[in-house]
Amino acid sequence: MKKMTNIPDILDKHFGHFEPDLKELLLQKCHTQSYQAGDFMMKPGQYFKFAMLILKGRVKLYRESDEGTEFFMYYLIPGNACALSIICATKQQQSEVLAKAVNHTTVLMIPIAMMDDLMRKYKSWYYFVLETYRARFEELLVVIDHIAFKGMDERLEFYLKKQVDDLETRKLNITHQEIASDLSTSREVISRLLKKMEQQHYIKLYRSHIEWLK
Amino acid sequence: MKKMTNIPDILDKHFGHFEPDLKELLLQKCHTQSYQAGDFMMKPGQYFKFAMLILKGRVKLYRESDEGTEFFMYYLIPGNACALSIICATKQQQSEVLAKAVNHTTVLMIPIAMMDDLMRKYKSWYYFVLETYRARFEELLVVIDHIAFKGMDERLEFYLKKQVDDLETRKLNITHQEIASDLSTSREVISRLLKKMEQQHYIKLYRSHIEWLK
DNA sequence: TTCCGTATGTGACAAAAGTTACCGTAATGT
DNA sequence: ACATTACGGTAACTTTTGTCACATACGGAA
Repeated sequence: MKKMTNIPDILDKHFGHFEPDLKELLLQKCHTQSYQAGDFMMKPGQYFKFAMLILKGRVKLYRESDEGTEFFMYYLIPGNACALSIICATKQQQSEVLAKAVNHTTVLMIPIAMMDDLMRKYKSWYYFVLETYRARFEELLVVIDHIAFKGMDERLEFYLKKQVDDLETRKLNITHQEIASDLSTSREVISRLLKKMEQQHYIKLYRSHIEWLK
Repeated sequence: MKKMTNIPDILDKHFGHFEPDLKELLLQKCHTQSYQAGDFMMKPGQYFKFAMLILKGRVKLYRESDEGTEFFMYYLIPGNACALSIICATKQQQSEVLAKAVNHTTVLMIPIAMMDDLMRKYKSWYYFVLETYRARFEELLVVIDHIAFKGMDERLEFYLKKQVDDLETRKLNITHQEIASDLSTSREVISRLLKKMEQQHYIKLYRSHIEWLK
C-alpha cells in the first residue's frame, strides 16, 4: 500500500464527499498538525481553537475519572472529525474528554472563525457535522449498552473483537494491563478472563500480544 | 403558577432565543402533538418524520437492552429538543432509544423537509441544534462516568439527587422497582441501599415515595 | 372491616468483580 | 552477565452485586 503524503489527495480520499469549493477553501485557510504516537491531542479542561479533521493515523478517545483512570470510548480514523472539537470550538467550550494519538497522526486544523461560514455555505459540511455527531452519539450508546447490560466477560470479548476489526489484524499488540485500564477494571480480572477464553480456543496468549482465533 | 396553553407564548418563553422570523415560520408550518403520561413517544427501530421540540411536559429517555430492560439516560424538558430526532430526521435513520412521556407532554413537530432550510437560513436554529447535541452528548458522558467508575451506592445517591433537582421536589413518588430498572439492577439491591441511606438520615422511606433530607 | 394486590424487608446464598500477595519469566539496559 | 523492570499466572480472600424464597405491611376497593 502506498502512503499518501499530500494533503489534497488525502482530502479526496477520505473527505471525497466535500464540495470541491469546500476542499479548496480548507486547503487554503487551514494548516495541519502532527502528533507522535502517545501524544495527548487534548485533555479535559482544555479550550478548543480549532475543529480537527483526522487526515492520517488513529486517535483514541477516553473519558477520565476523578481519580485519573482512563476509560476507552472509541477511535477516530481518517475521514472522521472530533465531534467535540466541532461543537466546543463553535461554542468556545472546554473539552470533556481525553484524546491520545495511537500512532503518528495528522489532523487538519479548522479555525473556529470559519465554522459559521462553512455551516451556512456548504451543504456537504453541514451534513458532515451532523453525521459526525450522530456517529459518535451512536458509539456512546453502544458503550453504555455494554457497561450497563453486560458482564466483564462479554465486554472483554467485544473489546478484542473491535480491536481486531478496527486494526485489521488478528495479532493484537496489547498487554493485559492496557486492556484492564481501557475497560476500567484490574489486570488480574482481565488475566483470568483471557485465560478462560484461551481454554475455549477463542484466542491464544503470548507475552505482550494476543492472537484472535475465531 | 399560571399554565400556558398557547403556543406562541410557549415558544417565547422556552425558545426565546429563536429569531422572530423563525418562530413565525414554525408556528405557520408545524403542528403540535400531545402525549399522555406513560405514552411511548418513540421506540427503537422507528423512523422519524419530524424533529421534535418539547413545549410542555417531561420526557424520559431510555436505552433498551436486547432483553428489553430499560436503562434511564436523561430527561427532556420544555426548551429541549430530541437530539436524535433532529439528526435522524435529517438523515432518515432509525431511532436508537426509547422515549416515554412522564406526564402530559406537548411537542412541536417540525417536518424533515424543513430542516435544511432552517439550518441554512437561521443562525439561531443552527446554534440550537449544535447546543442540543452538545448538551445530550455531555449527559451521556456523565452517564458513562457513573456506570464505568462508580458503585451502585453512589449511582443511587446521584440518581435520587437528580430527581430531586429535576422535579424540584423533595418528595419523590417512585417505587424501589422503578429505581432498580432505571439503574438496571434488581429491586432487592435498591431496597438494601435505600435502607442504608435511611439509617444515615439521608432519606426517609415511605410506601411508594421517598423523602430527600440532605 | 376484610380482602387483595402491590410494595417493601430480609436472610441466605451464589456469582462476579476487586484486592492482596507472591512467584516466575521475558525483555531491557548497563 | 547481571540487575532491573515489565508482564503474566495464580491462589486466597473480601466486597459487591444478583438471586431466591418468603414474610410483612400498607392502601384502596368491596
